[in-house]
Amino acid sequence: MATIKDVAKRAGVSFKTVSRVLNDDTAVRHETRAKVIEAIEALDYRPNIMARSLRSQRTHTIGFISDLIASTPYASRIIQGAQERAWENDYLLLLINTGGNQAMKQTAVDTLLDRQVDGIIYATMYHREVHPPENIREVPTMLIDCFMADNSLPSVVPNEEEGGYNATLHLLQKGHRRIGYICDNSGVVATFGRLAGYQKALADYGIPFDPDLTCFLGSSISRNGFLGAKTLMQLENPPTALFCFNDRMAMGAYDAMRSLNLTIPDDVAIVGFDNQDLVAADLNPGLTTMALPHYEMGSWGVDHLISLINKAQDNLDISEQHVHKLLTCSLIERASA
Amino acid sequence: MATIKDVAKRAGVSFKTVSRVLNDDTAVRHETRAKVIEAIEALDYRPNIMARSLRSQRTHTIGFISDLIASTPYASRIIQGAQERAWENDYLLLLINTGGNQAMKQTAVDTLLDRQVDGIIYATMYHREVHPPENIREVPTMLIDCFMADNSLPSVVPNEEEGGYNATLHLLQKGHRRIGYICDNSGVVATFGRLAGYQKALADYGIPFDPDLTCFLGSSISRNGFLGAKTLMQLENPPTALFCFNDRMAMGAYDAMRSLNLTIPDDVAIVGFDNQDLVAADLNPGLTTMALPHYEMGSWGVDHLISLINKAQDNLDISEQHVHKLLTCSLIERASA
DNA sequence: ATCCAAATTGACAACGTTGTCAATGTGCAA
DNA sequence: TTGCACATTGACAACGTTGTCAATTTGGAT
Repeated sequence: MATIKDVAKRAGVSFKTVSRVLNDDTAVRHETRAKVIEAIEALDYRPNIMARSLRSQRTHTIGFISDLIASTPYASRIIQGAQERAWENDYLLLLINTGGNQAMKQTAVDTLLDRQVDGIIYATMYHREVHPPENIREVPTMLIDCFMADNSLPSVVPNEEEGGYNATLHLLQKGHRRIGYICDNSGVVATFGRLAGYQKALADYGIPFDPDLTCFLGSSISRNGFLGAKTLMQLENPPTALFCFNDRMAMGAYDAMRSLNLTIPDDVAIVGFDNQDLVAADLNPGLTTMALPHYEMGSWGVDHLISLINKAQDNLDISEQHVHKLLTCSLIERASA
Repeated sequence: MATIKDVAKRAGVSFKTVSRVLNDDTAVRHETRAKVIEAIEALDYRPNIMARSLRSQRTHTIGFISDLIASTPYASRIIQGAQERAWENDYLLLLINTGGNQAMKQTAVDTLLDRQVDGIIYATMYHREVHPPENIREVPTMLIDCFMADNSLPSVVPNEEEGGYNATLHLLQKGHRRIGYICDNSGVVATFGRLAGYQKALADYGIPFDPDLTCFLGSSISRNGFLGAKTLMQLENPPTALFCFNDRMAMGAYDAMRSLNLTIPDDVAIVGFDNQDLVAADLNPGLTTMALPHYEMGSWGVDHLISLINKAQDNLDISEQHVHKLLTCSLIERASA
């Protein structure tokens, strides 16, 4: 592999001049620059990033810590969004998956600090509160799809309440007035946020909240969606529409409707949440659902992180940046509502 | 951040001695080592990886190039498998997603070479032939879930034929003798491999291959599964079991059975392919399906890559290692067969 | 031709580590 | 006590780049 000195020798200049050309320093005569560029191309020279960052103290690398990369498939879009935005800014992602193990999180942060990353993304695969290792603060850090209770690290998460609001609003606008909400009771942030949005939308339409129309069941698997939907539809005065906590539960609700011989969307409208690629579109009829802004959280998070890195580089204080950004979920309209 | 010289000063030794301690060099007196270790801990010293690899020419980093990380969700398990095995061997993954763009692939390889990665993983999100940029050969490289026609780069892929064979075998063992095969005709490797396995299993049971029982339709979406299943079940002598190219098509087949008032698995058994997390388990009844060895390809690939890296380091010839490893798909038994 | 400021270029240190080799210390045999 | 082999330690170069600052060249005004 050719080095900067090889290029210098071939171009007949000092290696510092080559360095100037490489760094777009204007203080190089036009013809000198041409000679250098010729030599660079002739030797297929590429700067050694190790050596460069040893001196400049910037690695142009962002550490990406995730808990369970493969557990909720669509969430890999966070990584995609992060990687693409990083790439646009000449950064690369160094990936560590902790599998949710606490000791592993600490080691992950240590390892990334060892590698002199310029910043760290700490992402979870569903929206929740986290307690990252303290020394993560040694470099600019951004939480994605998670947050600290005291907001002492900047974070970006989906706007669950707005999502629940818009999902319900969609049903209200279609004329529905008795709308059920089927969710898990695992106590995750999303459950309550979406519930609050649901209640707010009803209130805005002057509809009193009827506790009988919401049901909380265990975890958000299709079986519980099935049970919940069945329960609600067998009420004396059943709802005409169902808002399901997520697409899996909606999938169960589809089964329930079939077992009750009810047609979607004619007898009952259904709205899900997550826009889980290979579920929502492939159900029959296609499921109308709210898409979580995974890709957007990834790219927004990296954008913000890079601005923090640049500020830190200029010795500006970044400790006061208690950003907690909420990103909008978008309605994907299909045939179920 | 403390450097090796700070540690040396505090321990009252030369920085070279500290270097020895860090590298487990035995040529250090016991008590000297103790002093050094005390100093390292007192200063919370961590070696600077940049400086280290500048000298040693090894970065302990593996570049991971993927085409469409988020398009087929379950495939993020390749990344997970790769990352975990890399981690166990003190390697980290530098991630680049090309989005299937050809120019981007070239830039990705260039960028990784610039970063002095010790090796490269080139992964695709479905099993197919690839033509990676030629200069990828400058470092040890491993293809995952893809291959070169001339096998001039080592690769690891799923054993599609064996998978098709075992899926069919499962149905045969359940007593089925008329088994349909529903697949896409997009011409991907998997289509033909699974078909070959299907035919081989039939042949092993002495059942002649009946072309009427296979149908090829467009892409592998649920709609086509629906159409295919309906067509096959309306034959004069319909099959008693269906082998579906993937879980999405199986999902469509479920719909077809419902529309024909047929019960799964009593009237017809169904086996899918992919074990797509949030589909297969959540269907009703649960879908029996073949799981692709994504995680295993990731970890096997990294394992093999690291052995190549070590050989290259010792200047052993690795160009002759035309490995093309086939990994077994495993049957996930649920209720549909 | 001469001078001066600005433009251009180069010499050398520095980044934090490892590699090489020489210098010093140690313990045991003579 | 001396000598020698071996263990231990240190001085210094090297890795390939950027940063600092001084040296040299250039071009225009005199």
